[in-house]
Amino acid sequence: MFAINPTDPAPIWRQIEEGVRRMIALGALQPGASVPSVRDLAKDLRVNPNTVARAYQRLTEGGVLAVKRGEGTYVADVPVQPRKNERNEALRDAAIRYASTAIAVGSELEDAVDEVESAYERVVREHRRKA
Amino acid sequence: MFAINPTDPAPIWRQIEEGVRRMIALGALQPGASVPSVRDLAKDLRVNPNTVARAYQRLTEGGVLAVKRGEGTYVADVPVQPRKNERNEALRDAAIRYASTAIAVGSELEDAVDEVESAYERVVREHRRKA
DNA sequence: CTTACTGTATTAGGTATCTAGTACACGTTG
DNA sequence: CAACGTGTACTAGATACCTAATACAGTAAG
Repeated sequence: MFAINPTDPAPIWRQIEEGVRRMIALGALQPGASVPSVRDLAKDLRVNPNTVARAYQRLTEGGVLAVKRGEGTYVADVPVQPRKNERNEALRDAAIRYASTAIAVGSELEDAVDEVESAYERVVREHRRKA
Repeated sequence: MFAINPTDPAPIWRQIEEGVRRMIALGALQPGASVPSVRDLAKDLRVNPNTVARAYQRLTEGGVLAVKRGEGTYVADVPVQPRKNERNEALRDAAIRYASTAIAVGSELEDAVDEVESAYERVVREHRRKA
């Protein structure tokens, strides 16, 4: 599926939420496909089931996942993507954080851009491999 | 000086630490220059003095700042920049995080890169303005 | 010396997060 | 029917971080 980064200050449930969104965006999870059960994914990620449940719950509220009670959780038939405004806002926020750390460690813009391109391709490839 | 982002999951002391490193990297803080006192910066950032003290302490241990006890804190005569290895590692880590969120919100690589270039210039300009 | 300002240290409390354990309602499968 | 696997809910504990309030040692300026 994907990995959890313990050194990432972001809450684990948010990392899971973003990970699922990422796999859907890349097509590794198709609409209607079933996602691992709360307990299975928790065991896989070495994480508490409650933490996974929280992520699934948020994704369900957001229309990304659909729950069939007693049966399982599935990718929604029409998974909701963030609106253009929200998307741009989130992206710009992340970009500022990235640029800030790049400058803080003394990197030039070119290096920062190269590193992003490389990382982007790597993440895509990693997900394709497990699709 | 710079701003604290309460929505950023990163601890405040780390944001301060990075902010100081950023200003030094951009030349807004020259070697030997004095940095605001713990209490002043805390008041400016609307933050507890202990939090600023923690950031200053880490920067001092890292050789970025130098303390003259009872007098104040100054930028070290030869501010230490992260080694190439550490720099690349930190940058790559940040790049992965950024690329991951970019993909999660459904952005293409080109958009992600554009946003980084824009953010980089904006951060530089912002610091130059206050130098 | 007295006052005021430095950085530093200590203690306490509040909040958010993660973990752990248990329980319940629902659906499928035997 | 019984057994099992779903998501969900609840309580309790541990940890990390931020805040708050003091106190102390060193330096500079009056």
